[in-house]
Amino acid sequence: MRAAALRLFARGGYAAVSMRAIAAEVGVQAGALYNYTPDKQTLLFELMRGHLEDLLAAVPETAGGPSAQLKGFVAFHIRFHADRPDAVFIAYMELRNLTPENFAEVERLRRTYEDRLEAILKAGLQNGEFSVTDTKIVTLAIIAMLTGVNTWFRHNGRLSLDEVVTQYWDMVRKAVGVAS
Amino acid sequence: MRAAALRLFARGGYAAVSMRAIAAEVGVQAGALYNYTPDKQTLLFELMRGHLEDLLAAVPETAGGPSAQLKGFVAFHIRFHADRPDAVFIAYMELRNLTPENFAEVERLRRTYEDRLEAILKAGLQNGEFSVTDTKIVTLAIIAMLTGVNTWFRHNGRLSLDEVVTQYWDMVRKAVGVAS
DNA sequence: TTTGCTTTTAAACAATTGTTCATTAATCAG
DNA sequence: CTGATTAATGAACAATTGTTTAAAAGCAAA
Repeated sequence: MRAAALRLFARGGYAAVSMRAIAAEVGVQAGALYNYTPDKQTLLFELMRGHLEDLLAAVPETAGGPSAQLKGFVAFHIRFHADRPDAVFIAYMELRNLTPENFAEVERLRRTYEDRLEAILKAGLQNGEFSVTDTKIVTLAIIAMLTGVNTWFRHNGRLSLDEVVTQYWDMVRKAVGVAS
Repeated sequence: MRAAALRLFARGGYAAVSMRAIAAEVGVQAGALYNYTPDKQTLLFELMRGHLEDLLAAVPETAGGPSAQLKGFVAFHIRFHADRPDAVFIAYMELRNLTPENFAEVERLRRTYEDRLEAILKAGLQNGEFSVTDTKIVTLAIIAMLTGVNTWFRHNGRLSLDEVVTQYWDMVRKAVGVAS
């Protein structure tokens, strides 16, 4: 059910996808879904929370200095997101369909992830390896840039993931002032 | 009506906002809206097309070399988008609610805008002012990064638009290899 | 005020929504 | 096989959806 809902929500949007449509995708009647979720809202919330918890569990605690950590973060982010485009899409496209409490929880998880990147930037700033003026802005700029890959990247496209990672690391590296 | 629809679509999403809700915001009955739009889909499409046409009409043909043009583009993009968050939000959040023909038209307009940036990058590459390996990727990366400002920027926030523009220009400048 | 035109209303329409529930079917332990 | 538990069905529910339409209201020109 989760898989079907994820796919359909990503394709059509939470509000436009009915419980009956999800049930049909599973091959079951609508009523049966309520054995697995109390309601549609919870189904959406758990997809988003699950995705963000997976993300937080997977983000590496790379060893080494800030530059190596940043490089690891860039590669991880691009690869992790490229592997689950539907979940990524939902997790920041359907925020407005969450109840206030559910929204707050999702926001908390997202900020936790952002803090991981900002910690690297702060370390590199203290360290002298990076040259940035505002770690918060650079954090958000990098994440927006990296997540943007999902809007155009296709596994059968012109570029391999390796090449994409290389190019984005090059941009990030230069943006924070690290020589090659 | 457009203004009401824009605001409500941005807040709740196209599918979740009823014609009756838009009518109520205008202070009128639902049927009256059909004197101004043939249907809900066209209303959405015209909001998106209008926004993108405004964007294309406003993007500057800055004089000067590629570096100056790029700086002008960055400043323009951030300011233009910060001024109309609802339209920006809708224009890439509701793409999936467009009919195929309407989607194609919106995509065409968006690509036209992207091409403006890529032309600057190509000129700077030919010129030797920029050092990038793939202008297409850098184009998309820059636009994603700049548009991301809209997710956090508030006019009453910690930073002024001037400061935001300065900081993003600094990142873009370094990413394409231009000395300060 | 009367005429003619445009706009708005209020009701109606068939379809669809999320969710519930009694009944039926499937599964499984002993 | 028996009995008990779990899961799925199919119908029902009140509410809401986009859209249409006949009637009412509003309004400018004569």
